[in-house]
Amino acid sequence: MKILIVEDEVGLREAIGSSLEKESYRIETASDFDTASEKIFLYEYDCILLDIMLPDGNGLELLAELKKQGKSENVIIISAKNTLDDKLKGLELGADDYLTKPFHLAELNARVKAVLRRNKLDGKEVVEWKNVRLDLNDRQLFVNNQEVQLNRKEFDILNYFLLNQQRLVTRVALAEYVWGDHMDQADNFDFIYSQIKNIRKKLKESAAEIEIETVYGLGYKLVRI
Amino acid sequence: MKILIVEDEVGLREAIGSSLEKESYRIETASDFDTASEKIFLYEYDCILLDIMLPDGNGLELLAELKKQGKSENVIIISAKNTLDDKLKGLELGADDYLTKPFHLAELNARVKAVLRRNKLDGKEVVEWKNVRLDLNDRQLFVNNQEVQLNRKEFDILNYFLLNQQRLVTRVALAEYVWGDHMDQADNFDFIYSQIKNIRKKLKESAAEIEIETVYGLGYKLVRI
DNA sequence: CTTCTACAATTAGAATTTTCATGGGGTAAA
DNA sequence: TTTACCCCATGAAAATTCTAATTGTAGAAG
Repeated sequence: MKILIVEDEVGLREAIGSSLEKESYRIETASDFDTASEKIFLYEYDCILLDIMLPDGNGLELLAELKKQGKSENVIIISAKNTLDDKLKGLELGADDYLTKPFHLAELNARVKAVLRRNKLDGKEVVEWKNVRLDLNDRQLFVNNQEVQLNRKEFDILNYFLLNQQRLVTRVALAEYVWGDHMDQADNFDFIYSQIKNIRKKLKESAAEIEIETVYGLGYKLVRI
Repeated sequence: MKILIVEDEVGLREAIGSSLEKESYRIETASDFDTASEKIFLYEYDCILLDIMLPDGNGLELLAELKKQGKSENVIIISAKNTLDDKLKGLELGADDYLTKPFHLAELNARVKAVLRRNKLDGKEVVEWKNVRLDLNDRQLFVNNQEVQLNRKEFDILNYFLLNQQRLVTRVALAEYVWGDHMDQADNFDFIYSQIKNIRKKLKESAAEIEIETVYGLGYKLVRI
């Protein structure tokens, strides 16, 4: 579940962010109109928290644009203004919910959860293959419906493999996906070796019907056993 | 799949290039307006990465031209500008996607893949002749739909032969294609002999309907059996 | 036509290099 | 503290190149 927070006030933005991160959503933030519309344009968000009062433009414009693109159902308006006027405009434009400052973070969490539940069928994001299932929401791995403990990197890597099952996965691509692209010198893949080793072990121990095959000189491939 | 990278900044250009090459696309580059429009005019590309800010002309002009020629569907705009204005212009002109610097290479890869998938029937690139099929993506050889294990050099060599089937392939050309051109002393082709031997063996063992014929004093030729 | 000669090409296997796996240890964050 | 993560040393495995002995070829000479 990916959530975008559009809020110019640093303190509030970070407070909301860390609160939602604890619920294990993935958080991105924008502090002004431009970067917000940029991000909205580029990525898919499951929920957008939108502060109406932005320094360089009115949040309602953003909402209008989202509406045009048919992406306005997941928006929760945040505003100091509590005039009925603005509220109505927001809802006319299809915002899902409306929250006035100040508010309790618990309240926000509840609304977010509600929005997500309403729009997706409880926002289940899972990837499955053979007897393994990866739950993207709470970042859990199940083999034969039995949970297998994975740590963060292991999860990310396995996730990437499942996105590219049966296809060649180069170590560079993997590194970029999991570590971000600041692989200073790309000639040291020791950490990948380590992680792969551990994932293989866990897959084997849990009797998963898939395995990570190495393609000598090129990378890896996720195949069924 | 052939991709053109139009980007004036050397570092970025090469980073993108090598990243995409690892995904086994064929890459060409242009660093300025003129060579870019030149190449676009001359060749067909499956995807064009276009930096808006070029030293000798605005990338949007290029895009406009592509639009006129009906070739604008495969363009991904790259830009430092993140103003909505430019973005909209780009999209009006039919660009397929928009990416602002800085970005993760993994992100770019994903977009490219998406564009290719949307426009062509998936990004699978294969070369076939008689009963042999070479999968350029996964670098696999199939004879009669049966996989035959090849190592890197063998694959590259066979690939080159299939690109030049029935035509003479000199050892020098082969060496340049497979080993890069720093063949210090060009009078030692022992490694080629070795590789050719192994490929021949594997082709014969798998009952391929093609074989590598030697042209005495000149090189080789791939012919049907 | 046969033989000779000077290369050209093939081959098996040895030697080397590249690539990968693994366990252990250190460090920093939780 | 524990845990996650990364680094390093070691060795194994695969790929690649090299070596040296053998065989094949074209053309000239007998």
